[in-house]
Amino acid sequence: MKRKQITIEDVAALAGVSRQTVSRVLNNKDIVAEATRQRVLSAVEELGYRPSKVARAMVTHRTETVGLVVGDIANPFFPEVARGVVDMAQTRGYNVFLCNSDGNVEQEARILHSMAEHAVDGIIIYPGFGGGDNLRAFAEFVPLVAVNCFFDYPGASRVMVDTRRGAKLAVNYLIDKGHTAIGMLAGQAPSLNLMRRVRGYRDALMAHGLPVVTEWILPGSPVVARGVESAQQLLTQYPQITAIFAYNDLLAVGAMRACQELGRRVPDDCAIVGFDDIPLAAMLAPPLTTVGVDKYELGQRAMNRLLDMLDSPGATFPPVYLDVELVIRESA
Amino acid sequence: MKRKQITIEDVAALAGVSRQTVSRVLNNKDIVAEATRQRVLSAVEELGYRPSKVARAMVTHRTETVGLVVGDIANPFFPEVARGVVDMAQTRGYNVFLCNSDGNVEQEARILHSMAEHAVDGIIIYPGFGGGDNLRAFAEFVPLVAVNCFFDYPGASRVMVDTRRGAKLAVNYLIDKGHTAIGMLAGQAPSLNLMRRVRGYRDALMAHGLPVVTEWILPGSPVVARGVESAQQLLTQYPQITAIFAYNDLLAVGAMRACQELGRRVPDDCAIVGFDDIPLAAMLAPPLTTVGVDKYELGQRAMNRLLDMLDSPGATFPPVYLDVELVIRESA
DNA sequence: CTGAAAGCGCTTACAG
DNA sequence: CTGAAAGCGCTTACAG
Repeated sequence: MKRKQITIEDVAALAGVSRQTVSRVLNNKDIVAEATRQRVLSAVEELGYRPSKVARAMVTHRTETVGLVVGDIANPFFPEVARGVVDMAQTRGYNVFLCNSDGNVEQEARILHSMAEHAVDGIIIYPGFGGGDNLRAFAEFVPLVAVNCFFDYPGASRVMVDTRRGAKLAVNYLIDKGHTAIGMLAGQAPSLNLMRRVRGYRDALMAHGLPVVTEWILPGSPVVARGVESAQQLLTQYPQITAIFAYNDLLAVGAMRACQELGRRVPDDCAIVGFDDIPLAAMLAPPLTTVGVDKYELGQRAMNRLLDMLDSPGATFPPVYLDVELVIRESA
Repeated sequence: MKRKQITIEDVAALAGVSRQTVSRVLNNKDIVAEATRQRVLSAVEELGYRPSKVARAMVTHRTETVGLVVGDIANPFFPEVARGVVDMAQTRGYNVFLCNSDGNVEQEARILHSMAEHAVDGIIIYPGFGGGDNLRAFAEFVPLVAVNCFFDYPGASRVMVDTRRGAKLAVNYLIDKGHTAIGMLAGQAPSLNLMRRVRGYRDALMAHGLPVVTEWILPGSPVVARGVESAQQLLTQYPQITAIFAYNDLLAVGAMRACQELGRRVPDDCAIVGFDDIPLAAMLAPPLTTVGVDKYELGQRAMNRLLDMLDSPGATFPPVYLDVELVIRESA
């Protein structure tokens, strides 16, 4: 099935030169006489020769390969990020391995080991909560960019989304609309992502002299079903609540459904604001007001930073900060 | 930055054996004396040794790497497929490169060449329309699984979704509900996917003695905006139409929005059926009736087939057929 | 400007 | 049961 691989040796033979001359013209390394250059090039052409990246990697220790570790590519937040990473990687000839950690630290460690075995040149990772040991261990010997990671590790670089500000934006907006009893579906605990959004929520409340009612903050895994559940609980136990801020759009979808089941109209009886602006958000009825993050750009910036690290080994880079914006639609 | 790699030689030295003995115990190749086995193992442990897959690949010609070429990972159809592929790959220690062809044959060719340079062991591809030359050329020397590819190429294997039957199911359902004027948003032309769904649509119509009105079949790229446009056109030009069958859920979303703008209630004034059952479908208002494909399973089956091909080089395998089902919700 | 030598980190026969 | 030799397909110094 697999036909014989054609090697640099074949090209050299056909062009009547040594193999390092072929290597030279292919890598534009040293100066080569134009005539032999042409001979080599046409031999390459004639044979359809493609140098083996694995053989090259043996000696250069560069595989032109990077790893992307997301929580779950099926989570609608990640595909656009992945697309940004892959597109940017492609502009420089890199290929990217896709891995899902499910936010699980052990699986994350397995994945990182696997990436190391494959000798990736670098890794972009959405670290799971508690994955500090993983990052520390790997940042030491492979360039790493961590997205939304609060801590700094030597050798690693960070891309940060200002989620705290995003949360504050969202809750400020609700308060401006006249809401004073605002519940929150807070997402999976424990996690830094949760903490930062809760902080933004409290920031906004406190800035307006509103009390922070701990019972109105419900943690829970960030999936639709859980959003339905939590919102129902919130709205029945505390009927005074007129607005809900959700950790992400999936929970917001759940909240919308809960309102529907409870006969509460959105936004009139209960306003809802989500987070992430996943593609689905604009298609809901009513369309979801949410905090937007440019996920494609996030992916691009992360890969770009990784490329910078590869170009300047040993250098340290300041974190990349990505802004957020409130996308006002109809749910609040 | 990069600390010195530890090699099989280091392990051999520490264990006091030759490097091929280390290789033997790591690969369970030949029989090794239990005592030396233990010595090697603890040396491996102590050093934290991980064999380099690229060095191994040099000699075995196996990288334990596969390529996945989708149209666009940001298209909500693909993430679950990718997850299925990656999960299945992981069970056998394979890593997967993610690539997006955008359905463009030239980009597809570039990607395939890049995969070949990286010496992937196999490729799973959603071929673009007209990509026959690509498949033919590559199937010859790298195991290939083509999803929803109508043609057969020597060396390639296929995974098929019965979209024609899916379309027929959908339209039959609409007819059973009493609709006789059913429009179709047909998707991007030219493409096999379009043709097969149109065939299913016609199958159903003709089976019920209903005329096929060519003007009611509107092609167009399968995105929401285009769905809005086409549905508006269809419903204003042919007011007798009471139901729309869409090529995919994104077009169906567009149709729903068009109905809303036109003041047509769904499903009462216009019934809508989509295709794919992307996660979003269940979250719409009203929830979308659609033809369901198990995307995760599709990914798993494709990767499984590729694994089979890798295990039995030279063997040929019959196509894998995936069933579809009508998921009845509220839009029709 | 170009080639001979050495080596990247492994595994595969081949001896013993 | 274990080691010495050769080689996978390239690139990197080093000569000339």
